[in-house]
Amino acid sequence: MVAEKQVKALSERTLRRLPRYIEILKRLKSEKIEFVSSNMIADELGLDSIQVRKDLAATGVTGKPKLGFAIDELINGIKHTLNWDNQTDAFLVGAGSLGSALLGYKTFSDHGLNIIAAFENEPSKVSGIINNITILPIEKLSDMAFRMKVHIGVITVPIDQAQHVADMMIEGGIRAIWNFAPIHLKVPDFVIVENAQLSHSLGVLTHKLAESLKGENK
Amino acid sequence: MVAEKQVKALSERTLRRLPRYIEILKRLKSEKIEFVSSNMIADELGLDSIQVRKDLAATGVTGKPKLGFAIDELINGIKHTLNWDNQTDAFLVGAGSLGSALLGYKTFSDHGLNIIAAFENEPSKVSGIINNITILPIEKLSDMAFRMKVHIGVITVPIDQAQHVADMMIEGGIRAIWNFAPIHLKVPDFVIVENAQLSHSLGVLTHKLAESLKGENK
DNA sequence: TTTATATCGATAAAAATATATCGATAGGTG
DNA sequence: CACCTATCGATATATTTTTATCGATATAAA
Repeated sequence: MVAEKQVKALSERTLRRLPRYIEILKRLKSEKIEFVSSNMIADELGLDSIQVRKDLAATGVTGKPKLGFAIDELINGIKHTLNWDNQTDAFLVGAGSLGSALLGYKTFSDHGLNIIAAFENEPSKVSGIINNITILPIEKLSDMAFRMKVHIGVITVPIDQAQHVADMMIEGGIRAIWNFAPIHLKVPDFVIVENAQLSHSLGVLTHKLAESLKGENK
Repeated sequence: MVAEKQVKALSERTLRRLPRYIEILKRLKSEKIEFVSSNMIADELGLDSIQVRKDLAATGVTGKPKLGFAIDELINGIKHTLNWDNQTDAFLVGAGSLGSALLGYKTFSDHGLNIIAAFENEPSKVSGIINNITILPIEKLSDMAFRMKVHIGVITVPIDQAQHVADMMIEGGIRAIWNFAPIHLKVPDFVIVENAQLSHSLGVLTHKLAESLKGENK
């Protein structure tokens, strides 16, 4: 076995910043820049350069004194850390407006995700095709996930169906769920759930705005 | 002036958990339950009960020994903390698939957000109507935001237009931006930006899944 | 070739966040 | 009515995350 470079554990905070680094790095790369310092990245994102260096250290990529990090190597290193240099097959359940919007995204393949089929329980939507992805009846979910060894499930159904869909996914061997339904899914320990719920982010926004406006009226 | 109950500072972590509490509380309320303990909430969400109590303390709502928290009071208290008991007018820019999906959401009004108009630079989309919200030409954004005292802007345009849209919003007096474009927006200090970028959450998922599957093959 | 300097990366300190402990109290039980 | 117990909420401890310090080193300039 090839010895992997020793990589430090990644905190969730760090994981969430890594895609932001890619965003900046891609832009710099398009400007033909080859090396970038932690300071430059930090400035672009309003972060601390020490934090950037620590985050990057977690990917195993090293920089050079006086020069910084080689952009190509860094992009590849971050992608590897996120497993974005592989694509994992995924099923999406719930072809409503949000689900359809997600199906339309061409860029998930750059982010390690390959949605190969979608499912619905609403007959009028079944057998539609969005962005080359066929919409199948929900009954086939578990079997197909199992047969095709699909590991990721995306849930974009309404609240009241979400837990049931999660159960079916798990029955089909799905190991990671990207959950857009505003409900806490109960799953076994070996299943990873990542919530992508608008309300969480919206709450931060509305609270901060209220605080900010309140401060002004004093 | 009415003396507000002394409320502790809210960390961003706490803010993100508050909507999850509401989710659970609403369900319990629908089951006619009137009081809930921090332990019960913690169990439902897989959190620690001490943490739940601390988060709730930050809203100013108090519980009763042996009984717990009055659900109605707690829901109201959390909503008040998030400013979800008011609605703030908002503009959305970018009526692509994601933008349209957001325009279709009826529930934002429960979350303090009232999208009153949408904007687009693509002529074929302008003057369409989604969920009773009219799509207007982007040129009108700044003026209208200013005249109508709109404080929140939602950005769902492609990467290359996002900064420009943000600039127009700020020119129109918008004070808080909910940004769905995968780019770090540069804004003055007095403007609040909350990023809602799928890639951040997806990165956590793909990384954890890879770790989890790797562990198995040892 | 020597010196100066930007930058890394390791270790240390500080700050933020989460968890533990424990006395106080409302409400049920004998 | 007196006791027991679940639960709160304040304070204390532990852990995680961020920020600071500083020696090492690759490159550029003198």
